[in-house]
Amino acid sequence: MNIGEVAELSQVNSKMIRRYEEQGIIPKAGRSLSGYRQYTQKDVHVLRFVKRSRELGFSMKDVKQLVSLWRNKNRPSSQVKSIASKHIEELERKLQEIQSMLSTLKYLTNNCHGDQRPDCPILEGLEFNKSKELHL
Amino acid sequence: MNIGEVAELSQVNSKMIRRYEEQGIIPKAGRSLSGYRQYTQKDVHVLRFVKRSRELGFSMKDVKQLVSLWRNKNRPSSQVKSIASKHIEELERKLQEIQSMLSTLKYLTNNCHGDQRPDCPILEGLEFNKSKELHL
DNA sequence: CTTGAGCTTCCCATAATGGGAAGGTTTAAG
DNA sequence: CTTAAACCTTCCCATTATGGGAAGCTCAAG
Repeated sequence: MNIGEVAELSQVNSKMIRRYEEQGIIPKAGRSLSGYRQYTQKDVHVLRFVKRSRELGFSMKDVKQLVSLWRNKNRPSSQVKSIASKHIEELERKLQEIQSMLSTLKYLTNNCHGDQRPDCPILEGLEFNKSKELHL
Repeated sequence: MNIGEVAELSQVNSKMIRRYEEQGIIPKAGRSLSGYRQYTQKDVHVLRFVKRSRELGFSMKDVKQLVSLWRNKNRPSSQVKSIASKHIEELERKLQEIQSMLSTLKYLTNNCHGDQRPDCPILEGLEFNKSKELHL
């Protein structure tokens, strides 16, 4: 099948399919006589794996390794787990960061009248570095 | 003072100070005879405001508006609050996304032996779209 | 044969940060 | 006075992941 069909089936945009091929995340597709990329159901399978990995927030670098491990039937699961664990740590770091931002922002926003008057705790909070106080 | 000193005082990299000037987030600095940018304590103040805003995750577009409102002593606080509220919504969206990823990833990772054996629930989870089941 | 849909490659844009080059300036030391 | 270090200038490039759009070729149907 052509790239359009595989894009539809895998729910991965054809632009992205080409890019993944460039980056060596998926194998280079065969070509028809006229140069069209040719795919099989197997490629759909791989692309779904890639898509799911991206949905879980793995970087392309990670996805590349994951696909490679997925295909290697002799992989040690420790390697997979290591990648996932690092990713979890990274996500937890981001989570904390966002929670911290939210905590400050909500505090400031709750105290802002939000009317015609110019006085605004949000701007004051941005002006002075009160973040530490806010979190006490 | 020169850009290096103001960078030190504001904790904003000089590369970034120039970029912020380009983007109209901070006013164009005056120049010395030889073309060096010249700053005052006031500029440090603005840059700290920018930095703090970035630390709270506001986009440069938002920061530009916030700086503008900050300088306009007749601003309605409603405009500031509106920007902050939208940002809070966006952060909450991201928070949910990350929490959802983490929930799935932790489940998969907890069930992975992480040893020499090749069988791996993480890879299986990426292969089949089990996310919905996982969240039940 | 023409037309439209689908494919190809190549360039550009996004958002924010920063590295590095090539070259001018200032300052301090010799 | 000269020289070298440290600092400044602008300009280009890289990052991460995704996608828009152009120019041109191909395929299928009328």
